[in-house]
Amino acid sequence: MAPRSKRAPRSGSNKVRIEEVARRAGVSPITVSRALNTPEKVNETTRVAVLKAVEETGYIPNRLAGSLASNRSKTVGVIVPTVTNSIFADKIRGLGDVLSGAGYQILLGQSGYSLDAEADLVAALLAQSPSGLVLTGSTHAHRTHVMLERSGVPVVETWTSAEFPIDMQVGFSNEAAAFAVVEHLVAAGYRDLALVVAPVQDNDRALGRLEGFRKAIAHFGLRQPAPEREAAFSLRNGAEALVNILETHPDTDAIFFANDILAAGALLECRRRNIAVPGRLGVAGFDDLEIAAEIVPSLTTVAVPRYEIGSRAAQMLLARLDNAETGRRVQLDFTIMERESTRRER
Amino acid sequence: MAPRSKRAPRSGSNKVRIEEVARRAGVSPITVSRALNTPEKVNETTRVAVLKAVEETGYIPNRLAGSLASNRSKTVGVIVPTVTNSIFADKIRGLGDVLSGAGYQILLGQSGYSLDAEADLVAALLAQSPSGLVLTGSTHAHRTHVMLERSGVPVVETWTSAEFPIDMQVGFSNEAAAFAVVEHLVAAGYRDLALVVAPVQDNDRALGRLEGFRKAIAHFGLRQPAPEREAAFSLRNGAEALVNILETHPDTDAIFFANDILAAGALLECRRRNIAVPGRLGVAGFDDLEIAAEIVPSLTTVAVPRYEIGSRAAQMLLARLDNAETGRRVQLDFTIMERESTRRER
DNA sequence: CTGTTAGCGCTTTCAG
DNA sequence: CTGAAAGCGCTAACAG
Repeated sequence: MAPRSKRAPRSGSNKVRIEEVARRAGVSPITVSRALNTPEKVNETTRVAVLKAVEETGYIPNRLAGSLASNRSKTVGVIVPTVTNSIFADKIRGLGDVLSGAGYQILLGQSGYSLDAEADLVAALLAQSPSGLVLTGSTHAHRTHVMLERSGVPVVETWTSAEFPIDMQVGFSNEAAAFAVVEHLVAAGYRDLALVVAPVQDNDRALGRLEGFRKAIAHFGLRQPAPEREAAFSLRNGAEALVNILETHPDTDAIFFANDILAAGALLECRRRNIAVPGRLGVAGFDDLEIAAEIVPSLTTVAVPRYEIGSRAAQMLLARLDNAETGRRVQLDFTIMERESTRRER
Repeated sequence: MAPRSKRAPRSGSNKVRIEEVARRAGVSPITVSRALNTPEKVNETTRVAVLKAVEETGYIPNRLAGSLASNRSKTVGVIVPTVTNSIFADKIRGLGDVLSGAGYQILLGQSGYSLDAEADLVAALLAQSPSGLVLTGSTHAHRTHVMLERSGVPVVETWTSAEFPIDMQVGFSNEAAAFAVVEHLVAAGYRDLALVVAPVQDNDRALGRLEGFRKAIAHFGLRQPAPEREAAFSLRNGAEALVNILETHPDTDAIFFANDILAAGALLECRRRNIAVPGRLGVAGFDDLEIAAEIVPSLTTVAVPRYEIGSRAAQMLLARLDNAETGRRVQLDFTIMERESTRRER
């Protein structure tokens, strides 16, 4: 009796394997592999025959097997706090556009602004042997650093300009941007400022903006301590923060919201309460979302390269995987967008 | 001379393999595997020893290898037109919350509203042997259908209520929702309606809304043909569509925008032009994004279960993978949110 | 340019 | 409850 495989055959797996394509094309499996992955290394006649067989059979290569064998996976892990925030959505679009052009897939993780959740995601993503990892921010749990170090996987941290990135970095200086906003408010004639920023706990982007704000307040000799509020990103929270600040600090003449959604919510509340912007109150935002240009009055804000952060991060990763020379820190520019909400008649 | 492996050793791969953990725990590799994947099948003493060894070594299982061997991958492919549209972002959040709780990762693809791009993504995702696929809409390229059929992978189509889903479906009736909006506008006293909808080409959600609108126009005997415009989702496009409609059809007394962002853009334009809403013009939106409740005047719209579409899709997939009984079509409810933008004094 | 052989790291099956 | 052997589908290395 012929020795039978110990392993039962897969239940009617109708999937085409490389061997079948090879048989059909009259070549060996490895030639099919080469025709698909490194076509320039295969004779044209052979290649055409293989592609024909692929077409006829509807063969879709099993990347799991290919990645395991080659130790290269064509996936990139991306961790964002949440896709619901459009600044991260734009980054993902930038990543996706560049990566899918190069045949890579995105493995997406949402950390919910929790470093612990981020660490779990890093472990889960590393388990898939990604070609690279794109993280948000430069603040991570200790075990995240350990795992990343150990894995040797290329890492890009985004949105920050921390001095010592784990590996690569694409971002801008949140601190400098916030400083510039205050500088603009001062130039527009505002003196009694307030700040509304995302919760800074474990959020270096928010923390950078807070610090830039504080430094500018000190630098320009403005009212101290300036009222500061933390609020998660929503229109409602912006409206509520505005009301709260005006109640506790009625002499406030301008508020810097470290996010356009918060600022827009405040502008809508100003309309409901007939608070004159920019006359009674100046309002500035952050991000330059579309609403900043469209809302009435239009919103002064900081334009940041959301999409580009994603596309550049992807490019750096691809360059690294290609063993090309890459810088480690890409510092992008921001631009103050002066609009009606701080255009005070003096 | 001892036979040497033909394959060169991996360049300093510092990754821990299951074998090392096994040695450390004094068991065989398969026992480590079981302790991790099916702990209930392992003696507690053994399990503790294994977990200790895992901890000490920092072992992260190679899922590529595991998936290849077990033919189960713990990833789910998700294809959306774009993450930039917050309705899809909410769906992804719903998917992510449920899937990551069950140990699954999301492989994300963005089709850019192109069926051809979608088909390419389906091929790329299938190559990763996902446990399931979550698609947007029920309109797909022919080859997409062929590939899905062939693969046997569970599929959930979302956002639609097409009669014959490929496999499973979670959505609502875009047509009925649009009909209900018109019904509301009629009840509020509006008669000369217009529609602004996303480009309907290859977009069954937009097409459904268009059809619901047309049916309602006919049903209620309103002005025909009602002006219809296509506009991609943005505030600016909403403002421009408004202006265009009022120029060509000045007698229009209400506009239904099949998306809140378009509607909000129009409301902002109305403010700039001093067009009284709801007096001179009624405005209705679709989706019930946060801005609908916050904008002035607040926006009448349709609340749709964005997050739930994602979470339910994930649950259906998990149930199927668990061989549990599942329905094939989940039809969720929508709710008309009556707000100021259509509250006409009569 | 093409084929042979071995093996990626894990889990399946079957035996104890 | 635990282990031995085999093999998932593909590609690296080497030989021709």
